[in-house]
Amino acid sequence: MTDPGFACCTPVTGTPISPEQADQVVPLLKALADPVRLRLVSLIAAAEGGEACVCDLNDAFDQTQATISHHLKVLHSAGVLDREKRGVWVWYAVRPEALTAVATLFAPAPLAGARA
Amino acid sequence: MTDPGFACCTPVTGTPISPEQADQVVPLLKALADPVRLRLVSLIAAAEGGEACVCDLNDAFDQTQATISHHLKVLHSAGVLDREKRGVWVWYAVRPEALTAVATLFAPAPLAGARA
DNA sequence: CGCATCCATCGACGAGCGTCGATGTCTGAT
DNA sequence: ATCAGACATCGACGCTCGTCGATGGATGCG
Repeated sequence: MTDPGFACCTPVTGTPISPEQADQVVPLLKALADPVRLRLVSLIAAAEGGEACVCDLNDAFDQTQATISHHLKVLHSAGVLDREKRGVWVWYAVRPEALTAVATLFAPAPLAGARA
Repeated sequence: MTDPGFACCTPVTGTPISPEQADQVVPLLKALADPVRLRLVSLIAAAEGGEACVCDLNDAFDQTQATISHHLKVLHSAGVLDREKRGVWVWYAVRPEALTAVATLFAPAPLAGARA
């Protein structure tokens, strides 16, 4: 997984999406549809250089280290986060394409006219 | 519910969102993070006038009428869909603000500079 | 070597979700 | 009044998900 190719650039408005397209994007939405994971993404995206160490992330939540690790795994599997090991520490970084894909999905329709 | 006021216009990038903000937006994301519901939204948004009759929607899915009705209720409760009864039929319409809120959430950061 | 730290994985539990068949509630026509 | 159709609601089922404690590598230090 962690495939960079999302069901990119097909606004949900304008043209009805196919069941296949839906099944392709939904995992990405499911990954983001959790308060802890959404905060994780936000924390990492807003951090220096768009990346953060797990050691720092753990302190920002009340949940167990195991739970945070689980959520990071979910986000990584969905292609939202990149994972890089540096010595003892692990750093996660946000994939902008993932967030952009969602933003594009729900962006206002292209106003029609460019579509054949 | 069906409150029009979403946790609007606060990109997840740039500044880390608060737990309260997360809890506020997550229901909206959860509502959209289902293949059937996503297709429902897309079908309605892409229909004539941005609205569609339940009778037509039922035919577009393999699921039971009860299931479709349930999903429509979820979307309505999340503030994604508006509901209007016309005689025997019920019409649902998409609330553009709901989709825009999500699009804004995951839009690229304001490029920094406007932030204090 | 032994040991401490960081992180992932495992197994288990309870809660929530998607789905269904059956039933209820309206509306409009006969 | 009776009936048929359009949606909503109810109760139940299985499955997934979020969470935890405990355990298992991996890395670096003394």
